[in-house]
Amino acid sequence: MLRMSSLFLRTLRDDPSDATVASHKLLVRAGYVRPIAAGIFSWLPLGVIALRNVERVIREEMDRAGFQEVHFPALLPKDPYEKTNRWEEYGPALFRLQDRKGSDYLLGPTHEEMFTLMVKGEYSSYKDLPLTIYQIQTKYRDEARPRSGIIRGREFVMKDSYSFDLDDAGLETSYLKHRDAYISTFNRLGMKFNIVSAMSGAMGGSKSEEFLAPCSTGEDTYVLCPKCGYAANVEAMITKVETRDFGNPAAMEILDTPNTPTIESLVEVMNSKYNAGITAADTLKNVLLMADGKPISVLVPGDREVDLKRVEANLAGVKELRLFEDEDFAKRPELVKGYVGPQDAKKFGLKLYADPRIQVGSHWITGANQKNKHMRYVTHGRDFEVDGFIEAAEVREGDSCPSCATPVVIDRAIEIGHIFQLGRKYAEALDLTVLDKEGKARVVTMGSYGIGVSRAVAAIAEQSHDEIGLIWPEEIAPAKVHIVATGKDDEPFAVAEKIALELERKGISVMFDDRRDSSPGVKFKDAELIGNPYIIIVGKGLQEGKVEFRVRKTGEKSELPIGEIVAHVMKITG
RNA sequence: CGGGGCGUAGCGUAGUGGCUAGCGCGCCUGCUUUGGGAGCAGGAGACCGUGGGUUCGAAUCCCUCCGCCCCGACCA
Repeated sequence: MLRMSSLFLRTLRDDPSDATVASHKLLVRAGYVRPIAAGIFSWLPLGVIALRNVERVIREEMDRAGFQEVHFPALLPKDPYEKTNRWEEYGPALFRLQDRKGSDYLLGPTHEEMFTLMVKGEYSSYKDLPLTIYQIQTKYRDEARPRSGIIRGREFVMKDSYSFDLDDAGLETSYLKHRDAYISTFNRLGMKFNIVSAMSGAMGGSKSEEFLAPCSTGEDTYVLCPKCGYAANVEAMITKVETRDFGNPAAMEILDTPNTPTIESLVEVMNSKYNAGITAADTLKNVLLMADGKPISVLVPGDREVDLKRVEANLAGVKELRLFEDEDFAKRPELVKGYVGPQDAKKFGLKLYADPRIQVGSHWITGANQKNKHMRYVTHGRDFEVDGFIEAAEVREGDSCPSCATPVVIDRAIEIGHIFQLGRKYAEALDLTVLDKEGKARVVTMGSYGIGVSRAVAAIAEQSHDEIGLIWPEEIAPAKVHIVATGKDDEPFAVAEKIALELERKGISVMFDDRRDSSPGVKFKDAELIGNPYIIIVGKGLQEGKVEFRVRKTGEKSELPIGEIVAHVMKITG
């Protein structure tokens, strides 16, 4: 039983000044966590209980699925990460350190290498597969900018699992098993979530889905189809293009368009000077980018911006992508800023990538590669060819769902889980093979599955709170029932204690506010702030032999005879 | 890393060149109070982020460094 009279807890009346999101404010105010450094927190007793509860649910679901728990060090030698090239690739986000001998170490940001090596060390036969193992571990990433309190920290608790299979079919099965386990996990955690298709990002690999907890303060943007349920991270959203017959456009024609370096000014001149009756969507925007030091041009309709994240996610193998800057233009005088067109790309030795909306046969008004001049009827397939189609344009609310063409909605969310089919990248790099039936060595294929554990605590807080405090789901709350005794006589405290003990005997966790020197107001405020799902108040109702029962989430109140309260709680908590 | 903001007691803050750095919450002591962050009285707690400079005098002005937050770049 958590007794408030001795609980190591101090709630705060004011929000901490440096917190902006609800989870951060409330977790600090209610005494769950305390800040230590940017993106680094200490957990107080209530926080530890909530965190352990999340871990417990995850463990139970992992174990139920037949996965086995292991544990790695957080402090790791450099060598395995050199073999997979991540010592370099991970860049400045990797916490690096040296021991007294000057050997390089790192604080694990993720443990693919260690899992792979562990399996390599123990197993060598196809008969040992499939296998899925997991750990719950503190991870370290030196984020460029930690933010939003617990949501994006530099130290955080993560559950990560890895599956090992002989072939792709096995991987698919392991993947789906994990997917199911995640669905039950997040359901038990009382979270609202969407499963969206995603890019696998820096880890490499192919098929990938994210579990997103919708929430206005989330930092991920995703699209959702209200009709068919299609959901995707904006980076992974597939453009739906209706095929059209563009007829036979006239030959390219060069036009004088003075002072039209922007789409807006171009549309204005085209309409006033040439009476063209066009909109920005009829123009072709040529956005010049530097991809790993090489210039490329990305084509999107003039009414859309290029989404660099989408481009990067869809351009295989590119590590660094940035917009052209003035000095880049200075080095390539043939590329006239504001007047670039695709028709001379071959001559300029420029790679062209087109958004799917730039269909073959479509014709456009675009730059003439001369200052103050544009061209029209510039036709894809006739006047220029592209090196490939990529998802490049920004996604907008109302864009067509790729599977059913319904206008999609856009929402924000916190990423709480990510599952993906890693494939053989790490197994190859670290030479993880098993012998197959024929006695031949085969590289194992892997899946990788993560849940942000500490982040989930914050995400739940984000999704479930009100103006006065936290509202925990039963599985996560520090206690299921919060009992408040009020008054200066001993009686309410004795009655409350009796109820508390009886509930505990029945397996219901209890937080008991047995403080004799606090006023009722303080106790009520604290109970609401701390956010346990049910509150029992033992006080003035005693005269009629009653106690008050409240549901934190709904605010619903009822008076019950003392003798019935335990049964009532048992009924409600199921 | 670029842009912006901010560092005064455990928390929230006032103080922009001049007396002993003020207030609220919290904390301690006593009395009163006990169904919505109680009242009265007394008290403890601050090298005003750090180092340097300007000045008769610096929390206050200038510079350095450190730290924190926000936007962006980046990232589960």
